[in-house]
Amino acid sequence: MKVRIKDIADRAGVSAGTVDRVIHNRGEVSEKTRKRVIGILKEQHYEPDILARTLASRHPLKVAVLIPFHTPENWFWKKPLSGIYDACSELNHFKIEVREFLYDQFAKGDFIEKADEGLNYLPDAVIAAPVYFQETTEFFSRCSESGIHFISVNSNIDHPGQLTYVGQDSRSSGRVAAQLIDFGVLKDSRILVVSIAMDKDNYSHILRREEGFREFWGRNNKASGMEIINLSIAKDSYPYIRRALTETFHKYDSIAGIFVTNSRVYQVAKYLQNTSREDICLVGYDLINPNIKYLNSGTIDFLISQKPHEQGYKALVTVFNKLKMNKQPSPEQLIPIDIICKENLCCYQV
Amino acid sequence: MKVRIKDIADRAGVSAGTVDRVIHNRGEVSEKTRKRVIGILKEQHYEPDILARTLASRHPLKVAVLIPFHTPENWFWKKPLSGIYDACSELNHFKIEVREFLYDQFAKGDFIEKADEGLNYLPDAVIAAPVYFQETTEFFSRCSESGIHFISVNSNIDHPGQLTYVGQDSRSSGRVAAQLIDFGVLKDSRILVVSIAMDKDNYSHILRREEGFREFWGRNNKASGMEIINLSIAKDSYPYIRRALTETFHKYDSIAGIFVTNSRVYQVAKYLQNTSREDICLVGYDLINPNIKYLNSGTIDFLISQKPHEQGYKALVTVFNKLKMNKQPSPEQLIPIDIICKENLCCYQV
DNA sequence: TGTAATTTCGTGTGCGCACACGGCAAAAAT
DNA sequence: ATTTTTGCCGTGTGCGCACACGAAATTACA
Repeated sequence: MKVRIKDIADRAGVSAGTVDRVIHNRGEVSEKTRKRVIGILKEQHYEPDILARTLASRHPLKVAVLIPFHTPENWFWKKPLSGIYDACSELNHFKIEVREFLYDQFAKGDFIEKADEGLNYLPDAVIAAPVYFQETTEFFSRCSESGIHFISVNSNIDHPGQLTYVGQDSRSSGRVAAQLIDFGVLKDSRILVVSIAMDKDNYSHILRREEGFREFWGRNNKASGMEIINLSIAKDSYPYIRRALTETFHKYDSIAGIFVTNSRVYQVAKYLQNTSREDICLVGYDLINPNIKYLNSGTIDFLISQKPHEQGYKALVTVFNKLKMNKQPSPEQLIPIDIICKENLCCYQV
Repeated sequence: MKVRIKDIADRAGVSAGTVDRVIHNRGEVSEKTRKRVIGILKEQHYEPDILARTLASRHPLKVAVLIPFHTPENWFWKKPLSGIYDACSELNHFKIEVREFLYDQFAKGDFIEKADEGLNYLPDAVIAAPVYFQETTEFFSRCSESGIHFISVNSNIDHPGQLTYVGQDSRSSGRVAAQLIDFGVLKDSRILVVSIAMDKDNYSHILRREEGFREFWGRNNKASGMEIINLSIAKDSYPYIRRALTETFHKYDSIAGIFVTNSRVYQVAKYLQNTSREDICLVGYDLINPNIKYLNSGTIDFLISQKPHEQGYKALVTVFNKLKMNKQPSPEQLIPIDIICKENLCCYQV
């Protein structure tokens, strides 16, 4: 049934050690027998036994994690990390070693420094969040040269040789938001798109969310008559936001729906609650506590989750599958766009 | 770092064989040394190495699957099965043996017969879908006596000693449907709840979905003024359904939303399309092809997925975690209630 | 032709565990 | 007092693989 190294060796008329050397490209095998062994390996569909392999192997699988660190103010990158660790403890038995190289997402120099440290660690694979496009590209190139596998999470750089990308299709998520609002408002309504203090690591996401949001009516319903108004708010402080919203409501009456392109939707919810405008459809991103509060109170109608935890989890599992199981992942692993409302919230809270 | 049997043996002043006998309750150990070894095992937090264990063990982990078989007309039970096999091939290396015992969900006698066969197989664990309450209860009791672990999927019997239940919270899913329709219609609207040809294995689900649906307004919004009308259609044939719907629309004008409590929502969609009533909010269950068609055409607004594939998948993973990894699962594993619309459909299709 | 250097290969050990077998004592039977 | 039984325990082997070591075969060189 199962083909072992010994079986291959017998058929090739050599010893197990020779087959082993062929499998690991460790040299010290004549070209002639190498060809022969390789032929038999393929012919017999040899698959190494992972259990025996990791049991016998002394070296762990080293994975470097190169993402921004999180702070009390910027919680975002906490979840991918815990997702990685959760996956790690599930795969614990397989000798996986995770090492963090967390950088300041607002300091390019720090990224470069931490990237260097990551390479010096001599990992087998790198999980990286590409905040700095140019620098990450260079970093991935260096990985490629050193034979280090690399995968990008959250936003895609699509470097050649990249193992996979794990993240959300932001454009689709924008379309989902549009469909939700379209469903909730009457025809010929005014809809507001609010972008608040776009943070560095989500900048391209936000643009694509907006694109998707517009695309929904552009494609499906040119004559829908929806009027879409843009509002960009530079600072994430409530007084600032309140002023901007007040101005906008003054300028445009009868706004029926609001789409907030990032997690700051709770600020808008606060404003709507304070001004008794809870009937306005409100859709935004991310299951963070202030958002959940307004989801439960009914001010926020829907939240779209980026599932950061799952992103980290899937990233590590992918590394494991590739390097231990020799399973090639699909080039893109798009996280499902979950629609969260008050009534299904409970099943998504971990 | 890692504690091995040998380490325990050294500390206890015995040989590895003795420790092994203690671990596996294989007897032939004096009570005195048994106590001592057990003490050291706990003190040192001994955790067996799964890799070495399965490598050395000759016996596979035997899992019996006792669910209804699927037919071209009744596709439902196909997906849990493939979910189980997907999990199995992922855990392939750990010597897991899955054996199907598929019964006719409309023949109680067949269930009893297949249940017997399942027990004769002498499995380590059973994954069962409890269609017949009384008979499944007896079956689970027999499992309990024989030391066979058992878990129920899709609908919960909550037998004492049950490893876990994997399935959806039907009541919550009804509330989700209610919230969606509430979001899409105006205040003081008429809403129709349609139940079509309730099949045996989903009967209790359907009742609880209805309960949840009503509960939404009962709790949140007593003065909402929504009028909810019930329509039960006994036969799943389009002419029959058409007649019933025509009568209802004749009796009640201005119906704004329809909730179909099972996967037959496509039949209602067909009717709405034929009678140019696509503007009515339509929500139903399950990602089957006819439903997907109407979701894409816009007649169905939302589908709620039972995620049958994931149910099977999780069930087998749970068995594995318990029996191989010795990890106790939570007593209930509720599948998230995913809201599927046209724009996020693609990420959920596997 | 003989010796050294190099290539090529086989053997052995260990990873941590399961399990069979056999040994050695004390207890029981004769 | 001797066999026989029984309880209790240690040892050894194998699971499939990685890797070190050393042996044999080949080549290079004097």
